[in-house]
Amino acid sequence: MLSVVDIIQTIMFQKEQQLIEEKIKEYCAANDIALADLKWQPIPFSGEWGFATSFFQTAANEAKLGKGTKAPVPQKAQEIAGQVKVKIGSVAGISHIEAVKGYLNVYFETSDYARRVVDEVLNSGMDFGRGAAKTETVMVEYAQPNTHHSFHIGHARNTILGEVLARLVEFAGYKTIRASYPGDLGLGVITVMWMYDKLYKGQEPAGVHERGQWMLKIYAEATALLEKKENETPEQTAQREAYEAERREMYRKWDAGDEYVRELWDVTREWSLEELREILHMLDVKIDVWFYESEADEPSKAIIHELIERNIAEDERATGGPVIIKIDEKLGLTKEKYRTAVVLRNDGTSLYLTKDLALAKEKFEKYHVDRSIYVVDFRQSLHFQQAFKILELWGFKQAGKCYHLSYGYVTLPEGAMSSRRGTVVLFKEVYDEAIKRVLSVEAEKSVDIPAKERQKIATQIGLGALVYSLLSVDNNKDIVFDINEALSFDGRTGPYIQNAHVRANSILKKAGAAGYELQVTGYEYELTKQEIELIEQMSQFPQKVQQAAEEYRPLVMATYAYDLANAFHSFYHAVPVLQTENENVKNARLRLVAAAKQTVANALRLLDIQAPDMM
RNA sequence: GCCCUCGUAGCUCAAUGGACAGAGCAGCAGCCUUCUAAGCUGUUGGUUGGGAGUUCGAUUCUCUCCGGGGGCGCCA
Repeated sequence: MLSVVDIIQTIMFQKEQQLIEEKIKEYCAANDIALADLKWQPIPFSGEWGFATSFFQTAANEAKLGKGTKAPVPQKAQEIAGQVKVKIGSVAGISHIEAVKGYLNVYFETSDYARRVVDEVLNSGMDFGRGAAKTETVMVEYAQPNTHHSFHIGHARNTILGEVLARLVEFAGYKTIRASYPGDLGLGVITVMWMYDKLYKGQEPAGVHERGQWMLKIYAEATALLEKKENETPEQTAQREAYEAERREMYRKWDAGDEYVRELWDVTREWSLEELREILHMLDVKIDVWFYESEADEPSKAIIHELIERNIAEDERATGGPVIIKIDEKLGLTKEKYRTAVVLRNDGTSLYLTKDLALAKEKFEKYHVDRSIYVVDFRQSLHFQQAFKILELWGFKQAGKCYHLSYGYVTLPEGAMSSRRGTVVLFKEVYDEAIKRVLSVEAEKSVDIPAKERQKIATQIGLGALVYSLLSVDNNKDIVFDINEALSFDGRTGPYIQNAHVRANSILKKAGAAGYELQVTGYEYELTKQEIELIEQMSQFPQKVQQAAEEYRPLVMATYAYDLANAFHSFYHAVPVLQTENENVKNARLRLVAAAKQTVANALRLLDIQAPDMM
């Protein structure tokens, strides 16, 4: 992984850094100092830019060898830094060098650095920050809701995390494949079909989302009928058991390929998939490959035979048991860690794990995936640990590059969401509410937005708020969903970042109207601290892309986008652009604003948030 | 019993070996005849759950204890 300094050097100060490194080594060799590896880092913001290294390790080495003065390590480090500073003297392109608290700080020529960063952003445009093309193919699997329910806010977290990760990985330079895996099979699915067939056959609300929400109600109703109650009368018990028998019978018929039940399944399944496709469209998500649980079923059974033959799995069906894999035993572990996994039921039907094995095989063999990322909630950690270990035992070398991006649940203040009980917050409800709230703010604040643009911009801002609120928490943490927090437009939010883009655009638009054109120019004047901080933030973008992609952490980009927007808002407030008298300064600042707008736009794009020109 | 995960300001969260632990919200004090105030500036607030260890240096790594959440052979 590249460090901040690597990136800065890649674009800008490679030569200077190498030269200084050589001088440090020379000095230490000449004076018999046990120099530790030189690790460069950025200087914490001080109004100038540069890179730094510390001499603590070197000082500690010296102390262990009993050399030099007996001063404490920090003091010794400072002494060495001071001596090195003197030895290096002056370097072309470097404004000055300081020895501070055991660190050697090397500062760049400010005007030079500013020009290099702004030129780099404007020359690259939409591609500013894009990583060099890499040879590996990465597949990101996300958006795996069950069909026959409706899409709730928890599914939204999953989908947004997956999509943003895919965008990051792609922009970092990997060939990227987006995969969805809807669960269109199982008892939950059958339960809805049973209730629908029994009570609602022939009915169907108009509207894709209404229909999805209607199915969720049917599911909750069915669950209530099938649930054992306290103090049931004998009649009630008999009724419930009769219902249960009907449901089981429908499941059996589905399995046997009964024409009526399959037709029922096709129709209702398509209703859900239509809603899913509609929501993915709203979120600007374009899935490349659709896997369906129902299609993984058959191939998965065949795999188990191979695993049994190769002595990886053990068939206990003769004695009434299932087919199992004793993972810990195969790995020679004495403590239980991966445990024993069941890979085929006694009756020969497949399980969740069975299907995931078949799916992985297809990903590796048909799609030539080198790295495989699964965006699935944290409750399935053991499942994936088992799946990856089995793939390893099976001989897939890609198993080592399978990664479970586990994330916490979205819960409500009153507790967990439950589709069974119908106590969920639907994505569509929040989406509608978001737009409503933005429209009411627009009515008050954005009188100059044309009526026909309002709805579109409200959608962009509303979604921006929601998406950012789901991305700005590290994935391993649960989110207690509070709609007022999720749809806040103040402070550390999506709209705050979008507003930076709008403000930059507003200046450029005015400049254009006044006849100004962007011209290549230098930064020879005395930069304000706000300009320096803004340029500093922009220069970090390429490195943040790589970090977020390599660590599989959308949060890194979410945090960065806020810091960047924050730097722009401070700049906007403190530094005049169009009001500047000096033409050279005005040109330089206009270029800076254009570069900032571009960087904000690129960051927002990676976060799956739209960048409006006005709001 | 075993495994995973979390514990940081009143609240919601950042920071994974380095310079005074940072933001937002809430609170307090200011800033709109000036490129959009969905904004900016200042300020209050911390024994990073407790203890021990490794290290020149620990919110970060190790051990232990306390507290919350999750998981553990035929649900997905």
